[in-house]
Amino acid sequence: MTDATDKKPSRIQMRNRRLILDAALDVFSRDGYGGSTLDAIANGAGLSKPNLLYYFDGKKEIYVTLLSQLLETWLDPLIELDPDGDPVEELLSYVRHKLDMALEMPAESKLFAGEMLQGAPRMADHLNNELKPLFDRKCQIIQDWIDAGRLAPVDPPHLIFSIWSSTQHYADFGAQVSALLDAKDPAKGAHAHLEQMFRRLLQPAST
Amino acid sequence: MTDATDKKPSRIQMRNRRLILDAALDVFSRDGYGGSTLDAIANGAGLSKPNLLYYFDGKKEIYVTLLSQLLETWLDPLIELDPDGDPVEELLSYVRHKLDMALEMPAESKLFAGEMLQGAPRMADHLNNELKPLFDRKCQIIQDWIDAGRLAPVDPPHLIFSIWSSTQHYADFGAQVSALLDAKDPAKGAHAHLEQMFRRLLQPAST
DNA sequence: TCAAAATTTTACCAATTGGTAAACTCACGA
DNA sequence: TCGTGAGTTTACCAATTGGTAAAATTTTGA
Repeated sequence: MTDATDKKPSRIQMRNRRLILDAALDVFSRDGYGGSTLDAIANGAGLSKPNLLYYFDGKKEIYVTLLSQLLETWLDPLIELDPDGDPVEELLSYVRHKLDMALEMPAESKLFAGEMLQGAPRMADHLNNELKPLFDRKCQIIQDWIDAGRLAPVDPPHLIFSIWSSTQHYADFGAQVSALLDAKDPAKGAHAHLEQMFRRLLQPAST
Repeated sequence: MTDATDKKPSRIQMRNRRLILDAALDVFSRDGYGGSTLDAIANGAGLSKPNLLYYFDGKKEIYVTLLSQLLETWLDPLIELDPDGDPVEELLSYVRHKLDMALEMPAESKLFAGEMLQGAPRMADHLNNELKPLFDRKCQIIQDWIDAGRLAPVDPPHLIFSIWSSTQHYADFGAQVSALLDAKDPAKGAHAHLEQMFRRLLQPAST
Protein backbone atom coordinates (compact mmCIF):
# COMPACT_ATOMS: atom_id res chain seq x y z
CA MET A 1 0.00 0.00 0.00
CA THR A 2 2.40 2.64 -1.11
CA ASP A 3 -0.17 4.16 -3.36
CA ALA A 4 -0.69 7.85 -2.95
CA THR A 5 -4.45 7.57 -3.34
CA ASP A 6 -4.94 5.79 -0.03
CA LYS A 7 -7.78 6.57 2.28
CA LYS A 8 -5.69 8.18 4.96
CA PRO A 9 -3.41 10.86 3.46
CA SER A 10 -0.63 11.85 5.80
CA ARG A 11 0.25 15.40 6.63
CA ILE A 12 3.11 15.24 4.17
CA GLN A 13 0.79 13.90 1.49
CA MET A 14 -1.62 16.75 2.04
CA ARG A 15 1.10 19.36 1.94
CA ASN A 16 2.89 18.04 -1.13
CA ARG A 17 -0.21 17.32 -3.14
CA ARG A 18 -1.29 20.88 -2.51
CA LEU A 19 2.15 22.23 -3.46
CA ILE A 20 2.00 20.24 -6.68
CA LEU A 21 -1.52 21.31 -7.58
CA ASP A 22 -0.72 24.95 -6.89
CA ALA A 23 2.36 24.81 -9.09
CA ALA A 24 0.47 22.89 -11.75
CA LEU A 25 -2.25 25.53 -11.87
CA ASP A 26 0.37 28.16 -12.57
CA VAL A 27 2.11 26.14 -15.24
CA PHE A 28 -0.92 24.69 -17.00
CA SER A 29 -2.78 28.00 -17.09
CA ARG A 30 0.27 29.78 -18.46
CA ASP A 31 1.54 27.27 -21.00
CA GLY A 32 -1.48 25.12 -21.75
CA TYR A 33 -1.59 21.38 -21.26
CA GLY A 34 0.63 20.50 -24.19
CA GLY A 35 3.13 23.22 -23.46
CA SER A 36 3.57 22.28 -19.82
CA THR A 37 6.26 19.94 -18.55
CA LEU A 38 6.55 17.85 -15.43
CA ASP A 39 9.90 19.49 -14.83
CA ALA A 40 8.29 22.93 -14.72
CA ILE A 41 5.63 21.74 -12.30
CA ALA A 42 8.12 19.89 -10.11
CA ASN A 43 10.35 22.93 -10.10
CA GLY A 44 7.46 25.20 -9.17
CA ALA A 45 6.50 22.90 -6.35
CA GLY A 46 10.07 22.60 -5.11
CA LEU A 47 10.16 18.86 -5.65
CA SER A 48 12.08 16.52 -7.89
CA LYS A 49 10.27 15.05 -10.86
CA PRO A 50 10.32 11.47 -9.55
CA ASN A 51 9.08 12.74 -6.23
CA LEU A 52 6.25 14.49 -7.97
CA LEU A 53 5.38 11.22 -9.67
CA TYR A 54 5.26 9.59 -6.27
CA TYR A 55 2.15 11.65 -5.58
CA PHE A 56 0.47 11.59 -8.97
CA ASP A 57 0.44 8.86 -11.57
CA GLY A 58 1.34 11.20 -14.40
CA LYS A 59 0.88 14.49 -16.12
CA LYS A 60 -2.69 13.77 -17.13
CA GLU A 61 -3.74 12.82 -13.61
CA ILE A 62 -2.42 16.08 -12.21
CA TYR A 63 -4.30 18.00 -14.87
CA VAL A 64 -7.57 16.13 -14.40
CA THR A 65 -7.39 16.38 -10.62
CA LEU A 66 -6.82 20.10 -10.89
CA LEU A 67 -9.65 20.53 -13.34
CA SER A 68 -12.26 18.59 -11.41
CA GLN A 69 -11.40 20.35 -8.15
CA LEU A 70 -11.65 23.65 -9.94
CA LEU A 71 -15.02 22.93 -11.46
CA GLU A 72 -16.67 22.64 -8.09
CA THR A 73 -15.73 26.10 -6.94
CA TRP A 74 -16.17 27.50 -10.41
CA LEU A 75 -19.81 26.54 -10.72
CA ASP A 76 -20.69 27.24 -7.12
CA PRO A 77 -22.15 30.72 -7.68
CA LEU A 78 -24.61 29.40 -10.25
CA ILE A 79 -25.98 26.96 -7.68
CA GLU A 80 -26.81 29.85 -5.41
CA LEU A 81 -29.22 31.42 -7.87
CA ASP A 82 -32.31 31.53 -5.69
CA PRO A 83 -35.78 31.16 -7.21
CA ASP A 84 -37.28 32.98 -4.24
CA GLY A 85 -35.10 36.07 -4.51
CA ASP A 86 -35.69 39.17 -6.59
CA PRO A 87 -34.96 38.09 -10.17
CA VAL A 88 -32.99 41.08 -11.36
CA GLU A 89 -31.01 41.35 -8.14
CA GLU A 90 -30.32 37.62 -8.06
CA LEU A 91 -28.91 37.70 -11.56
CA LEU A 92 -26.94 40.89 -11.01
CA SER A 93 -25.50 39.40 -7.87
CA TYR A 94 -24.46 36.41 -9.94
CA VAL A 95 -22.79 38.68 -12.47
CA ARG A 96 -20.91 40.47 -9.70
CA HIS A 97 -19.81 37.23 -8.14
CA LYS A 98 -18.64 35.83 -11.47
CA LEU A 99 -16.69 38.97 -12.30
CA ASP A 100 -15.02 38.95 -8.89
CA MET A 101 -13.99 35.36 -9.41
CA ALA A 102 -12.51 36.15 -12.81
CA LEU A 103 -10.57 39.09 -11.40
CA GLU A 104 -9.35 37.25 -8.34
CA MET A 105 -8.71 33.83 -9.85
CA PRO A 106 -7.49 34.47 -13.39
CA ALA A 107 -5.34 31.34 -13.49
CA GLU A 108 -8.33 29.15 -12.70
CA SER A 109 -10.37 30.89 -15.35
CA LYS A 110 -7.64 30.43 -17.91
CA LEU A 111 -7.20 26.76 -17.13
CA PHE A 112 -10.90 26.25 -17.66
CA ALA A 113 -10.86 28.30 -20.85
CA GLY A 114 -7.90 26.39 -22.22
CA GLU A 115 -9.68 23.12 -21.72
CA MET A 116 -12.74 24.50 -23.49
CA LEU A 117 -10.65 25.77 -26.38
CA GLN A 118 -9.42 22.26 -27.00
CA GLY A 119 -12.94 20.89 -27.13
CA ALA A 120 -13.10 19.90 -23.45
CA PRO A 121 -11.85 16.37 -24.15
CA ARG A 122 -11.32 15.65 -20.45
CA MET A 123 -14.52 17.26 -19.29
CA ALA A 124 -17.17 15.84 -21.56
CA ASP A 125 -18.50 13.61 -18.80
CA HIS A 126 -18.64 16.36 -16.26
CA LEU A 127 -20.27 18.66 -18.78
CA ASN A 128 -23.05 16.23 -19.60
CA ASN A 129 -23.60 14.67 -16.20
CA GLU A 130 -23.12 17.57 -13.82
CA LEU A 131 -23.20 20.91 -15.53
CA LYS A 132 -26.01 20.20 -17.98
CA PRO A 133 -28.65 19.33 -15.35
CA LEU A 134 -27.65 22.31 -13.22
CA PHE A 135 -27.73 24.54 -16.27
CA ASP A 136 -31.18 23.31 -17.28
CA ARG A 137 -32.48 23.79 -13.75
CA LYS A 138 -31.28 27.36 -13.62
CA CYS A 139 -32.61 28.11 -17.08
CA GLN A 140 -35.99 26.92 -15.86
CA ILE A 141 -35.83 29.26 -12.89
CA ILE A 142 -35.11 32.16 -15.21
CA GLN A 143 -37.89 31.10 -17.53
CA ASP A 144 -40.31 30.98 -14.60
CA TRP A 145 -39.33 34.50 -13.63
CA ILE A 146 -40.01 35.64 -17.16
CA ASP A 147 -43.35 33.86 -17.27
CA ALA A 148 -44.27 35.60 -14.02
CA GLY A 149 -43.48 38.94 -15.62
CA ARG A 150 -40.74 39.62 -13.12
CA LEU A 151 -37.99 39.67 -15.73
CA ALA A 152 -37.76 40.96 -19.27
CA PRO A 153 -38.17 38.16 -21.80
CA VAL A 154 -34.71 36.86 -22.59
CA ASP A 155 -33.37 33.59 -23.88
CA PRO A 156 -32.18 31.95 -20.63
CA PRO A 157 -29.35 29.80 -22.00
CA HIS A 158 -27.93 32.64 -24.05
CA LEU A 159 -28.28 34.99 -21.10
CA ILE A 160 -26.11 32.67 -19.04
CA PHE A 161 -23.61 32.43 -21.88
CA SER A 162 -23.43 36.21 -22.00
CA ILE A 163 -22.83 36.41 -18.29
CA TRP A 164 -20.13 33.79 -18.42
CA SER A 165 -18.36 35.23 -21.43
CA SER A 166 -18.46 38.90 -20.48
CA THR A 167 -17.12 38.24 -16.99
CA GLN A 168 -14.49 35.63 -17.78
CA HIS A 169 -13.20 37.87 -20.55
CA TYR A 170 -11.42 39.98 -17.94
CA ALA A 171 -9.39 36.96 -16.89
CA ASP A 172 -8.94 35.03 -20.12
CA PHE A 173 -8.20 38.07 -22.27
CA GLY A 174 -6.50 39.94 -19.47
CA ALA A 175 -3.46 40.60 -21.64
CA GLN A 176 -5.61 42.36 -24.21
CA VAL A 177 -7.64 44.23 -21.61
CA SER A 178 -4.48 45.53 -19.96
CA ALA A 179 -2.97 46.57 -23.26
CA LEU A 180 -6.04 48.46 -24.44
CA LEU A 181 -7.29 50.01 -21.23
CA ASP A 182 -5.62 53.17 -20.00
CA ALA A 183 -7.02 52.78 -16.51
CA LYS A 184 -4.71 51.05 -14.09
CA ASP A 185 -7.47 48.87 -12.72
CA PRO A 186 -10.11 47.43 -15.01
CA ALA A 187 -12.21 46.14 -12.12
CA LYS A 188 -14.11 49.33 -11.36
CA GLY A 189 -15.21 50.05 -14.90
CA ALA A 190 -16.00 46.44 -15.59
CA HIS A 191 -18.32 46.15 -12.63
CA ALA A 192 -20.18 49.33 -13.50
CA HIS A 193 -20.49 48.43 -17.16
CA LEU A 194 -21.75 44.90 -16.64
CA GLU A 195 -24.19 46.04 -14.00
CA GLN A 196 -25.59 48.60 -16.41
CA MET A 197 -25.73 46.19 -19.34
CA PHE A 198 -27.48 43.37 -17.57
CA ARG A 199 -29.80 45.64 -15.61
CA ARG A 200 -31.05 47.18 -18.84
CA LEU A 201 -31.42 43.79 -20.41
CA LEU A 202 -33.25 42.18 -17.52
CA GLN A 203 -35.39 44.95 -16.09
CA PRO A 204 -38.98 44.18 -17.09
CA ALA A 205 -40.97 46.99 -18.66
CA SER A 206 -42.26 48.88 -15.64
CA THR A 207 -46.02 48.75 -15.35
CA MET B 1 18.77 32.78 -53.30
CA THR B 2 17.08 29.66 -52.07
CA ASP B 3 15.31 31.56 -49.36
CA ALA B 4 11.60 31.08 -49.25
CA THR B 5 10.95 34.70 -48.34
CA ASP B 6 12.00 36.02 -51.74
CA LYS B 7 10.12 38.77 -53.49
CA LYS B 8 8.73 36.61 -56.22
CA PRO B 9 7.08 33.51 -54.76
CA SER B 10 6.53 30.79 -57.33
CA ARG B 11 3.24 29.05 -57.88
CA ILE B 12 4.52 26.12 -55.84
CA GLN B 13 5.56 28.43 -53.06
CA MET B 14 2.13 29.99 -52.96
CA ARG B 15 0.36 26.67 -52.95
CA ASN B 16 2.53 24.99 -50.34
CA ARG B 17 2.73 27.93 -48.00
CA ARG B 18 -1.06 28.05 -48.07
CA LEU B 19 -1.32 24.30 -47.47
CA ILE B 20 1.01 24.63 -44.51
CA LEU B 21 -0.78 27.60 -42.99
CA ASP B 22 -4.16 25.91 -43.39
CA ALA B 23 -2.92 22.77 -41.70
CA ALA B 24 -1.18 24.81 -39.02
CA LEU B 25 -4.39 26.67 -38.21
CA ASP B 26 -6.13 23.37 -37.61
CA VAL B 27 -3.38 21.96 -35.47
CA PHE B 28 -2.51 25.07 -33.46
CA SER B 29 -6.13 25.92 -32.72
CA ARG B 30 -6.88 22.36 -31.64
CA ASP B 31 -3.77 21.56 -29.59
CA GLY B 32 -2.38 24.96 -28.65
CA TYR B 33 1.10 26.14 -29.53
CA GLY B 34 2.93 23.93 -27.07
CA GLY B 35 0.85 20.88 -27.85
CA SER B 36 1.36 21.13 -31.60
CA THR B 37 4.10 19.35 -33.50
CA LEU B 38 5.72 19.99 -36.82
CA ASP B 39 4.92 16.40 -37.74
CA ALA B 40 1.22 16.99 -37.22
CA ILE B 41 1.32 20.13 -39.35
CA ALA B 42 3.41 18.51 -42.07
CA ASN B 43 1.09 15.53 -42.07
CA GLY B 44 -1.96 17.78 -42.32
CA ALA B 45 -0.41 19.65 -45.20
CA GLY B 46 0.60 16.45 -46.98
CA LEU B 47 4.28 17.35 -46.87
CA SER B 48 7.32 15.90 -45.19
CA LYS B 49 8.69 17.71 -42.18
CA PRO B 50 11.95 18.79 -43.84
CA ASN B 51 9.93 19.99 -46.79
CA LEU B 52 7.78 22.03 -44.47
CA LEU B 53 10.93 23.56 -43.02
CA TYR B 54 11.96 24.52 -46.52
CA TYR B 55 9.08 26.98 -46.54
CA PHE B 56 9.21 28.22 -42.97
CA ASP B 57 12.17 28.71 -40.71
CA GLY B 58 10.60 26.91 -37.81
CA LYS B 59 7.56 26.26 -35.69
CA LYS B 60 7.48 29.74 -34.26
CA GLU B 61 7.62 31.39 -37.67
CA ILE B 62 4.64 29.39 -38.87
CA TYR B 63 2.72 30.38 -35.79
CA VAL B 64 3.58 34.05 -35.98
CA THR B 65 2.85 34.24 -39.70
CA LEU B 66 -0.52 32.64 -39.12
CA LEU B 67 -1.31 34.97 -36.25
CA SER B 68 -0.40 38.18 -37.99
CA GLN B 69 -2.32 37.25 -41.13
CA LEU B 70 -5.28 36.38 -38.98
CA LEU B 71 -5.24 39.63 -37.08
CA GLU B 72 -5.86 41.65 -40.21
CA THR B 73 -9.09 39.94 -41.11
CA TRP B 74 -10.04 39.59 -37.47
CA LEU B 75 -10.01 43.30 -36.76
CA ASP B 76 -11.39 44.34 -40.10
CA PRO B 77 -15.01 44.71 -38.96
CA LEU B 78 -14.01 47.16 -36.25
CA ILE B 79 -12.39 49.39 -38.84
CA GLU B 80 -15.69 49.65 -40.67
CA LEU B 81 -17.45 51.25 -37.72
CA ASP B 82 -18.65 54.42 -39.44
CA PRO B 83 -18.98 57.68 -37.48
CA ASP B 84 -21.51 58.94 -40.02
CA GLY B 85 -23.88 56.00 -39.73
CA ASP B 86 -26.69 55.49 -37.26
CA PRO B 87 -24.97 54.71 -33.96
CA VAL B 88 -27.16 51.87 -32.74
CA GLU B 89 -27.36 50.25 -36.15
CA GLU B 90 -23.63 50.62 -36.73
CA LEU B 91 -22.85 48.87 -33.48
CA LEU B 92 -25.48 46.18 -33.93
CA SER B 93 -24.13 45.53 -37.39
CA TYR B 94 -20.71 45.13 -35.83
CA VAL B 95 -22.10 42.65 -33.32
CA ARG B 96 -23.73 40.65 -36.10
CA HIS B 97 -20.56 40.66 -38.15
CA LYS B 98 -18.47 39.56 -35.19
CA LEU B 99 -20.85 36.75 -34.31
CA ASP B 100 -20.89 35.53 -37.89
CA MET B 101 -17.13 35.47 -37.91
CA ALA B 102 -17.02 33.47 -34.70
CA LEU B 103 -19.54 30.97 -36.04
CA GLU B 104 -17.88 30.63 -39.42
CA MET B 105 -14.25 30.78 -38.37
CA PRO B 106 -14.05 29.06 -35.01
CA ALA B 107 -10.50 27.86 -35.55
CA GLU B 108 -9.28 31.39 -36.14
CA SER B 109 -11.09 32.58 -33.05
CA LYS B 110 -9.58 29.82 -30.97
CA LEU B 111 -6.08 30.49 -32.20
CA PHE B 112 -6.46 34.10 -31.21
CA ALA B 113 -7.97 33.16 -27.85
CA GLY B 114 -5.18 30.70 -27.15
CA GLU B 115 -2.58 33.35 -27.73
CA MET B 116 -4.43 35.71 -25.41
CA LEU B 117 -4.71 33.06 -22.71
CA GLN B 118 -0.95 32.76 -22.64
CA GLY B 119 -0.52 36.47 -22.18
CA ALA B 120 -0.13 37.31 -25.88
CA PRO B 121 3.67 36.98 -25.76
CA ARG B 122 3.96 37.04 -29.54
CA MET B 123 1.45 39.82 -30.06
CA ALA B 124 2.46 42.49 -27.60
CA ASP B 125 3.87 44.67 -30.37
CA HIS B 126 0.84 44.33 -32.56
CA LEU B 127 -1.43 45.00 -29.60
CA ASN B 128 0.31 48.23 -28.67
CA ASN B 129 1.18 49.53 -32.12
CA GLU B 130 -1.81 48.55 -34.21
CA LEU B 131 -4.78 47.53 -32.15
CA LYS B 132 -4.46 50.14 -29.42
CA PRO B 133 -4.68 53.19 -31.73
CA LEU B 134 -7.57 51.67 -33.66
CA PHE B 135 -9.29 50.80 -30.41
CA ASP B 136 -8.88 54.33 -29.06
CA ARG B 137 -10.15 55.82 -32.29
CA LYS B 138 -13.28 53.72 -32.22
CA CYS B 139 -13.85 54.42 -28.55
CA GLN B 140 -13.76 58.11 -29.40
CA ILE B 141 -16.37 57.64 -32.10
CA ILE B 142 -18.64 55.90 -29.61
CA GLN B 143 -18.01 58.62 -27.04
CA ASP B 144 -18.92 61.27 -29.61
CA TRP B 145 -22.16 59.48 -30.33
CA ILE B 146 -22.96 59.45 -26.63
CA ASP B 147 -22.09 63.13 -26.25
CA ALA B 148 -24.43 63.87 -29.14
CA GLY B 149 -27.20 62.02 -27.33
CA ARG B 150 -27.51 59.48 -30.09
CA LEU B 151 -26.47 56.56 -27.89
CA ALA B 152 -27.14 55.60 -24.30
CA PRO B 153 -24.22 56.50 -22.04
CA VAL B 154 -21.99 53.46 -21.90
CA ASP B 155 -18.33 52.93 -21.17
CA PRO B 156 -16.92 52.59 -24.70
CA PRO B 157 -13.94 50.31 -23.97
CA HIS B 158 -16.01 47.98 -21.85
CA LEU B 159 -18.76 47.98 -24.45
CA ILE B 160 -16.28 46.75 -27.03
CA PHE B 161 -15.00 44.12 -24.61
CA SER B 162 -18.56 42.91 -24.11
CA ILE B 163 -19.13 42.68 -27.83
CA TRP B 164 -15.91 40.77 -28.36
CA SER B 165 -16.43 38.38 -25.48
CA SER B 166 -20.08 37.58 -26.01
CA THR B 167 -19.61 36.86 -29.71
CA GLN B 168 -16.32 34.97 -29.57
CA HIS B 169 -17.74 32.83 -26.80
CA TYR B 170 -19.68 30.83 -29.39
CA ALA B 171 -16.42 29.82 -31.02
CA ASP B 172 -14.00 29.57 -28.12
CA PHE B 173 -16.41 27.80 -25.78
CA GLY B 174 -18.16 25.96 -28.59
CA ALA B 175 -17.70 22.65 -26.79
CA GLN B 176 -19.58 23.95 -23.80
CA VAL B 177 -22.25 25.66 -25.86
CA SER B 178 -22.93 22.47 -27.78
CA ALA B 179 -23.07 20.38 -24.63
CA LEU B 180 -25.50 22.68 -22.86
CA LEU B 181 -27.73 23.81 -25.67
CA ASP B 182 -30.50 21.50 -26.78
CA ALA B 183 -30.99 23.32 -30.06
CA LYS B 184 -29.07 21.84 -32.94
CA ASP B 185 -27.90 25.21 -34.16
CA PRO B 186 -26.88 27.88 -31.67
CA ALA B 187 -26.60 30.54 -34.36
CA LYS B 188 -30.23 31.60 -34.50
CA GLY B 189 -30.71 32.06 -30.77
CA ALA B 190 -27.35 33.72 -30.37
CA HIS B 191 -28.10 36.33 -33.00
CA ALA B 192 -31.48 37.16 -31.52
CA HIS B 193 -30.18 37.31 -27.97
CA LEU B 194 -27.20 39.52 -28.70
CA GLU B 195 -29.28 41.82 -30.84
CA GLN B 196 -31.75 42.20 -27.99
CA MET B 197 -29.08 42.69 -25.35
CA PHE B 198 -27.08 45.31 -27.16
CA ARG B 199 -30.10 47.11 -28.51
CA ARG B 200 -31.45 47.56 -25.00
CA LEU B 201 -28.08 48.67 -23.77
CA LEU B 202 -27.42 51.14 -26.53
CA GLN B 203 -30.81 52.62 -27.35
CA PRO B 204 -30.85 56.13 -25.95
CA ALA B 205 -33.83 57.09 -23.82
CA SER B 206 -36.39 58.19 -26.40
CA THR B 207 -37.22 61.86 -26.15
C1' DT C 1 16.98 20.36 -75.03
C1' DC C 2 19.49 20.93 -71.05
C1' DA C 3 21.79 23.06 -67.30
C1' DA C 4 20.72 25.69 -63.37
C1' DA C 5 17.62 26.55 -59.87
C1' DA C 6 13.92 25.10 -57.11
C1' DT C 7 11.87 21.49 -54.61
C1' DT C 8 11.62 17.08 -52.18
C1' DT C 9 13.36 13.06 -49.91
C1' DT C 10 16.46 10.25 -47.08
C1' DA C 11 19.11 9.79 -43.28
C1' DC C 12 20.24 11.75 -39.43
C1' DC C 13 20.92 14.17 -34.58
C1' DA C 14 20.92 16.53 -30.09
C1' DA C 15 17.78 17.99 -26.70
C1' DT C 16 13.73 17.38 -24.24
C1' DT C 17 10.16 14.81 -22.13
C1' DG C 18 7.27 11.60 -19.54
C1' DG C 19 8.27 8.01 -16.89
C1' DT C 20 10.81 3.96 -14.16
C1' DA C 21 14.03 1.17 -11.06
C1' DA C 22 16.20 0.93 -7.24
C1' DA C 23 18.97 2.67 -3.78
C1' DC C 24 18.77 5.72 -0.03
C1' DT C 25 17.03 8.63 3.95
C1' DC C 26 13.86 9.89 7.29
C1' DA C 27 9.99 9.75 10.72
C1' DC C 28 7.66 7.19 13.99
C1' DG C 29 5.56 3.71 16.88
C1' DA C 30 6.58 -0.60 19.51
C1' DT D 1 16.60 2.03 19.85
C1' DC D 2 15.47 0.02 16.07
C1' DG D 3 12.70 -1.96 12.35
C1' DT D 4 9.43 -0.65 9.04
C1' DG D 5 7.20 1.81 5.81
C1' DA D 6 6.71 6.50 3.96
C1' DG D 7 9.13 9.72 1.36
C1' DT D 8 13.16 11.19 -1.58
C1' DT D 9 17.00 10.97 -4.60
C1' DT D 10 20.10 9.20 -8.15
C1' DA D 11 20.67 7.25 -12.35
C1' DC D 12 18.63 6.07 -16.08
C1' DC D 13 15.71 5.19 -20.59
C1' DA D 14 12.79 5.03 -24.74
C1' DA D 15 10.08 8.00 -27.44
C1' DT D 16 9.27 12.30 -29.31
C1' DT D 17 10.51 16.65 -31.12
C1' DG D 18 12.50 20.57 -33.58
C1' DG D 19 15.78 20.89 -36.75
C1' DT D 20 19.89 19.86 -40.27
C1' DA D 21 22.93 17.97 -44.16
C1' DA D 22 23.11 16.47 -48.31
C1' DA D 23 21.69 13.64 -51.96
C1' DA D 24 18.00 13.04 -55.34
C1' DT D 25 14.42 14.76 -58.12
C1' DT D 26 11.55 17.96 -60.49
C1' DT D 27 10.67 22.42 -62.61
C1' DT D 28 11.99 26.32 -65.20
C1' DG D 29 13.88 29.39 -68.56
C1' DA D 30 17.14 30.21 -72.29
